Amino acid sequence: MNDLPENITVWLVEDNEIYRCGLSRAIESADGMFCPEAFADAESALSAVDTGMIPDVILLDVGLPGIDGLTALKRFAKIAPEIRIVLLTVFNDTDKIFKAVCAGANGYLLKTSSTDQVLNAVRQAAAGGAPMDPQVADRVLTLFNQLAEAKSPPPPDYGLSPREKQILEQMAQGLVNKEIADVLGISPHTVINHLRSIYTKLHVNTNTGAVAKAIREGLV
Amino acid sequence: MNDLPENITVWLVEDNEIYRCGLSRAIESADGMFCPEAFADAESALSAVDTGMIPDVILLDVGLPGIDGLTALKRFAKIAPEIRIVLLTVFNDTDKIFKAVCAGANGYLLKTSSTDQVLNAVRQAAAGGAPMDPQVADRVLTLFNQLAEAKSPPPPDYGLSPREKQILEQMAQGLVNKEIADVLGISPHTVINHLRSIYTKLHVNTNTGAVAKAIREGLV
DNA sequence: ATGACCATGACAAGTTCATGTCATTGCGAG
DNA sequence: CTCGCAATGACATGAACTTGTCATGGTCAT
Repeated sequence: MNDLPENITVWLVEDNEIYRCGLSRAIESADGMFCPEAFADAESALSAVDTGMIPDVILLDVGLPGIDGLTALKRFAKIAPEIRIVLLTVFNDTDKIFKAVCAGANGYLLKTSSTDQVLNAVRQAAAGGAPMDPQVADRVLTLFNQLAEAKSPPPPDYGLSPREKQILEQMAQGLVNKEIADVLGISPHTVINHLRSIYTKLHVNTNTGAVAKAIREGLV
Repeated sequence: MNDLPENITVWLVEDNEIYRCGLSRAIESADGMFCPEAFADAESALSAVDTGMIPDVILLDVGLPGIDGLTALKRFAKIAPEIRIVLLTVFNDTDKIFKAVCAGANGYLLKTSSTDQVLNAVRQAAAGGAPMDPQVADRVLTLFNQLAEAKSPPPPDYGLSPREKQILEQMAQGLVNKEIADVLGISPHTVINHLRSIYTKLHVNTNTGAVAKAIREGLV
């Protein structure tokens, strides 16, 4: 990560001419960065990258005509993953943020940001950081939590006894009743009896059904 | 979210006296916020919250003696989830960041931040945003990607034919062979024959084993 | 067009499972 | 102390599953 980034090459991809020109000028007049290209659509920016030109940072509008920003983001990331891509948007929509982050965005600014904020963001992005509007960051953190929790949802309680859970576990390993009996040191008959209770409690009536439910709901 | 937050109550929890006093003074002299409490350890801050005092924002050091910052964070979140908690740390460690975000941090600053940055972070946190150091944000985004991808790992290819996958799917729904035959409009014998191939390809020899493997590995 | 592969169908023998019914032991709550 | 419940064990019957072996028709590539 460059501590003192200088001559950062910045591209703009933004359909609004006024915003594009204003931002371009701001970048040009800022120290340590310049803006040799400013595209009005993703297609031209993508072809420019295809010809081998690679900027350090791309400020990418999400709401573009033609290829939209998120799609463009994925393509950029595929062609030249070393480019730092900061999204610019007026939206503050959780779903869009989620998709953007999944697509590999390196930053997320709102268009309401001040010029200084944008310039700082460019510097941070070029230095390997991910500039994020605090509003957006809050959403990302919330999503992160949900995602982390979704990985281990508290298993529903069917009132299975400990013994029944053991049986279920073994069955989910692919063992047949007799093997389960051996592993647990009990009679096959008893295994069957426990299975009855399990089937009743899980509202299924086949071994496959029980295993499917057990695994899908995280009981084992 | 308050657009113009004023009189933001900020608590400090930080063991280093010099840093604590300096930060406290900076907050006090800033507009729109004050710092009525500055604790040297998490225990006293937690007991203060227990008595019903609730700040808007807590600046929480991660490396505390006694109860460490992350543990304290979880307790604060449990007692008074409306408190915005911004972590302060010298470390920039991916694992720590992951744990912090999972614990519900509302922001993450490095101690190398300037006074202005900290004060801004406080304002942003109070306004519902999540101030994050760009270095940290970059880690979080990377983690986010890994997490999102981990949720849908490409299922291993056992060379199952489309028909075999259908059979497997139905079986994982808990259907018995005859029902599967009816659903797919084929003979039970054919179902059995497909199951043979499935068992062979999946290296199992029971229906439960096949279902378990199918579900666990995301084949269905 | 010949072989490889998939999907289909079948029969038989042996194994395993589901279900109904019953009984014993031990433990904790009322 | 008695009742309920979990855990254990059993028998019998019918249903479902596994495995071995065989066969037909279609598609696709060499």
